[in-house]
Amino acid sequence: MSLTHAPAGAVRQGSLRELNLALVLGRIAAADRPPSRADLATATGLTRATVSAVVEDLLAGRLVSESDPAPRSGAGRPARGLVLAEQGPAGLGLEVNVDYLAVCVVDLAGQVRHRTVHRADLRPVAPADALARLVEMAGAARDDAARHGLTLVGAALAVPGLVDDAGLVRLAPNLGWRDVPVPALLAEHPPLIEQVPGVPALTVDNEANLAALGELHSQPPGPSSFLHISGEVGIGAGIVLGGALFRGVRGWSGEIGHLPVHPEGRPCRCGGQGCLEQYAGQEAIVSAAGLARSELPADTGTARLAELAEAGDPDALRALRDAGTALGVAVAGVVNLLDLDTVVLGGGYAALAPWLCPPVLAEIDARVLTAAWSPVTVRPSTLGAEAAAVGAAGSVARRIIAQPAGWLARSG
Amino acid sequence: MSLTHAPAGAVRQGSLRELNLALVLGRIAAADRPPSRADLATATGLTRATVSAVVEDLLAGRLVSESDPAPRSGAGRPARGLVLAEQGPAGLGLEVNVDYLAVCVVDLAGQVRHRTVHRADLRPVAPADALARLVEMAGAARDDAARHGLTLVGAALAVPGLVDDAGLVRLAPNLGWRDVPVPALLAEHPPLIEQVPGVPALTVDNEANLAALGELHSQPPGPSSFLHISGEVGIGAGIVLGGALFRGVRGWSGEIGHLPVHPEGRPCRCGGQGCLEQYAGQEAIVSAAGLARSELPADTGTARLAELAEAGDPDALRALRDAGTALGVAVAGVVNLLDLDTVVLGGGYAALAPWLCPPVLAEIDARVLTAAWSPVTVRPSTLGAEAAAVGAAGSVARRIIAQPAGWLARSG
DNA sequence: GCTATTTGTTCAGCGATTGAATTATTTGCC
DNA sequence: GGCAAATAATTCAATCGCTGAACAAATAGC
Repeated sequence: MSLTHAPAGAVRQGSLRELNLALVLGRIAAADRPPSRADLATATGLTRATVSAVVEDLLAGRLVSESDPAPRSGAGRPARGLVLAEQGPAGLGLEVNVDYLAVCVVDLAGQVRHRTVHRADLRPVAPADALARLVEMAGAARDDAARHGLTLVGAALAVPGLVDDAGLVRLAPNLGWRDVPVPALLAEHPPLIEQVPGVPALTVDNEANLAALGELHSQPPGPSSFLHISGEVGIGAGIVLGGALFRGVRGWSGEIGHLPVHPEGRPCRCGGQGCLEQYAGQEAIVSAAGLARSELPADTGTARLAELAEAGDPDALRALRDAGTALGVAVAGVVNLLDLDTVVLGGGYAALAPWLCPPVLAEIDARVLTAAWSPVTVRPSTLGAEAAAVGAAGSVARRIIAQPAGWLARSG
Repeated sequence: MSLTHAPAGAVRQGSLRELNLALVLGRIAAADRPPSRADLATATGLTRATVSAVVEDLLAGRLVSESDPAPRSGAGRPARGLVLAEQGPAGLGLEVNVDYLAVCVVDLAGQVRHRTVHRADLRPVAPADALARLVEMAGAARDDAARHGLTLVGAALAVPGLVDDAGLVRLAPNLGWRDVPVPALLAEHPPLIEQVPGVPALTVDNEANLAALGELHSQPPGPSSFLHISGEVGIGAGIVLGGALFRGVRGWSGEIGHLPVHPEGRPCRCGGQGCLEQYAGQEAIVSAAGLARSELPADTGTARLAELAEAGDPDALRALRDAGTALGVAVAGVVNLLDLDTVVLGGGYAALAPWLCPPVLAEIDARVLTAAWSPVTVRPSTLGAEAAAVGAAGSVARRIIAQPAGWLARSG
């Protein structure tokens, strides 16, 4: 029912090739087995002649390579399969979180080719110092990537907070950051990436958004819509609509943690009352389970909770059930509003999913008008920790696939 | 921050012209004064030669016409202004609601060229009979449109209920409809519209969605995002994201009436508890204001309420304040989630906006994390009643502007 | 009446797609 | 083993639509 969206600007003669390059490359990326030129022709509707010309460009630019002939049946000249190049452009993913720094490199195919995590409590560290450590890790990642024939063409940084269009971190409460000009701070270090037209050198984005992108890319491509909830100290959500991340007017969507679930309930640090975070945030669950918050390091709350629940501890089970119910109330509202068919529990929630899913589903069944006609799936995230870093790197790689012309112009 | 979306399919030689036709026509539609060919060239980035060729096609197809030379200053050959044709394709909008049938015709420029409303209680009327009456009204509208040189190229029907992709009305509770196959029922009547490639003869959609589209088209074009809330017996919302209506995975988005605002509160007919509808629906407000529901005809509830509030009736004022607070809690959640900057109160809420807006804004200010940085506007709808019918007709007209190639192919 | 200025059109050139013909390579059958 | 059928990929003249520059049209100002 959606109108076809035309490219924003003028469609010039050369745009034609640009668009078809993206179309063919996207098909190769989306295919579950290496397609032949003939497969691509039938899939895209282009003629075989055009596909051949386009593929030639892609091969020359080292974005795809020919694979061994796939096993076939029947007569005829065997096809040559096309796969995304293992060597070529790659994305750099960076993540600053409360208790770790993460760096990773993802190639065109979405494979994580490098990953480094540095565990440390970042709250007492000044933003500039934290970023300096990250740059150091990124330098090693760049060298490692180069050894594998990968060229970093862009970086994306995940931050647990609100980021504006210019990359300014307005507020990252749990990190203690406020108005941190990340691009300016990173510009002081020598550049690690090779600039490519059409690919921003650095984007800064909310951790929940990028984790949702990671989840999106870990699935078979398509216009899927889901809600990815990152349950950390705060609760953030990434909203994927029709295969694209929805960022909101100013890029501040997904603040699901402050959905009111008990409007006259506990006061929240946001100034409101009865926000979801007060009932399903990590601290709320931990304290409801009777665990003294102070005796636990920053990140072990969920691990300990999962242990206790596994062992059948009644307090932990009750705390998780109550949190799941609160979460379910919020999620039911979101599903009623956006008509999503899938909810993914990520971040700290992933490990707690066995206990959170049932009450969440119960609330959805009770409250969602359309649940009777079409069920809603609630499942844990497939990515582990540092999902945001992987999503960040993947978003850069995806950009090359969506706009290969820039890279091809570079490698001339 | 959003990736450029390429057209879904293959980009063939002819697509180039199709896309540029849409680009130029869209610019003409979006301009606030008749642009010249030269204006269009600079605005779109195309050369003047190309724009001339494209405009020639549009003129030949009677989608635009040349207007009197606009008053200009300075030297040079005077420009010839281009405006959307007053004669040519138009959209037919249909609406079945609880207490009226409405039909209207909207031209390319978005002007309502014909409007008929037939007030009657539709609840006891069989769906087939209601649609038959609507077709009769539409026939008169078609004849009237033809007298003005307008050709109906598509119809859209607004229904207060859930509609699936095939146009089947799954459930329209307040109308008493269930599983009504609207396209099949309408197919029994002689066709009123002239089929045009790329424009569906009939689409059926939720009333709240189409009202939101009407609101969108009544504004200067652009990537606006807002929430349009239709407060009738039920409460529905149309969600416009980036200038496009968001329909959800199955087209059932916008069920804001069943957002939980008091999770352990009053039971709702949806099976849930404490839904917004139980606190801010028309029946809830009317009964909270002490008005016996039975003594009022279906549609006069809000009018009577506005009268009483205007006169300072304390019960009515209290009822509206409480409803506004409940509405504000739900809206605050939505704004936190989607980062919208505008909320439009439509339907029955439009008349009550003076009393609803303050408490809604108060809840937003208290609960929305980012409200401090960028304010959220809450305003009544600019369209009157039957906004859904106007939005329905406008959605057809917009389709011609977004995809003019189909119409041009027809008129050969 | 002349010049500067802006609008709109004409036209050769060119890039990209197309469709048919051609070449390449394998399977299956006699 | 040889040949026909089948499928894959390339080659090439034709065509479509955009580009850029030159040119014609129409007006204001001096």
